[in-house]
Amino acid sequence: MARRGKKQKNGRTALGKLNGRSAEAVDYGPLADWVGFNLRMAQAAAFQAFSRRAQEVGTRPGRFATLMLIGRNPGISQTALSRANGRDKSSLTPVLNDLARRGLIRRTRTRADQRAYRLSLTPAGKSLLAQLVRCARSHERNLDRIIGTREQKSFVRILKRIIAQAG
Amino acid sequence: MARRGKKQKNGRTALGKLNGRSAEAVDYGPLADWVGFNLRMAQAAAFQAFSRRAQEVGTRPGRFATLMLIGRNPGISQTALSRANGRDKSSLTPVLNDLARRGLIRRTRTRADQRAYRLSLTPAGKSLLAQLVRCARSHERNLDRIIGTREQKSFVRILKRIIAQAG
DNA sequence: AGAAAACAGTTGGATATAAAACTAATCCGC
DNA sequence: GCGGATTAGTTTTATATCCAACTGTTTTCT
Repeated sequence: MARRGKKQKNGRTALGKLNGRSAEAVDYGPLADWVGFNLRMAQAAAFQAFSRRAQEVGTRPGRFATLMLIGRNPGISQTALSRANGRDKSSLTPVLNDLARRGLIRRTRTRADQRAYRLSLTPAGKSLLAQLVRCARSHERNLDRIIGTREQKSFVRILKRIIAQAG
Repeated sequence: MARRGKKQKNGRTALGKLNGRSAEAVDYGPLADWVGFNLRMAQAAAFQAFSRRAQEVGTRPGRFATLMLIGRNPGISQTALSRANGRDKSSLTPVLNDLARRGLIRRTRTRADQRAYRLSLTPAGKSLLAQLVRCARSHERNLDRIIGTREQKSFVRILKRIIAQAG
């Protein structure tokens, strides 16, 4: 049987009391070394870790990128924002409604194009963003420590290649 | 302005017609090089790419890991499966209901523990899994090509470290 | 100019997911 | 063995997300 005979290359398999085979490691099969699966698990882990930090500031991680992109690109439209953020524009509607309701962003209509909003941060939005940036920086330091300074650059470069080419 | 003056290190910024600054690249600010953000975007890209392939076989990518883990660990409980899969056990209920309804998995009760199910694949489930493995292999080959054979191993090793330590 | 196409944003329907409360079964400590 | 704590799974509630359809606006083509 593959599971017993083969030395576990993956020291990270979750332990768990499986029914009838207590406290034995789960066999991940080929998943153990597939990029897609590990990418999903790593993203979930990092997301959760940041979630905890962001919660202390009173926001969710999904909102952070949104605020940052608006802050950096005042006047951006919702559609451009959704593309930059890698989400569907329809996902943004409730998020922006909420951010606007809480006084963190402004949505102004242009005379030039009556369809589009121009998004920008209010002072409160800027201040929240600044707090989140502090959270994010310490989160990033932690990730950099895990990754290792030497490999960090090439790791991010690979992620960017995947973003650009896998879609 | 940071955006104009600074040479874009990131060749991958999304282009988009921003309102009032047509066809200009979005400024990602510090997001551009943060691990967390790139991890999220890369995961989304890879997920979407695999989604398309899996769709041809008639399943969704979330189901794939579930089937693989059951196939590799027949008799596993739902809770152990949810841990291995990195999702909450409550998320699994509707998924397993659906897989069972479609005749892909079996849920048997144990005399030993009347609370737990023991999950296993039916022949139909095994056959679907085999098809999905073929999809996944070609998906993986594509990712490996993007990552580069030389760096692939260390990339996955880093992901595993993040999974183990960032949670 | 007028019609067709493209576009910005919203809405509605669907799925995926988490967290907390709940039910039923089992285990543990005495 | 009894009663509280733990565990397995489900239900409920709430978000986040996608896609397709829709409304109103602008652009393009002729």
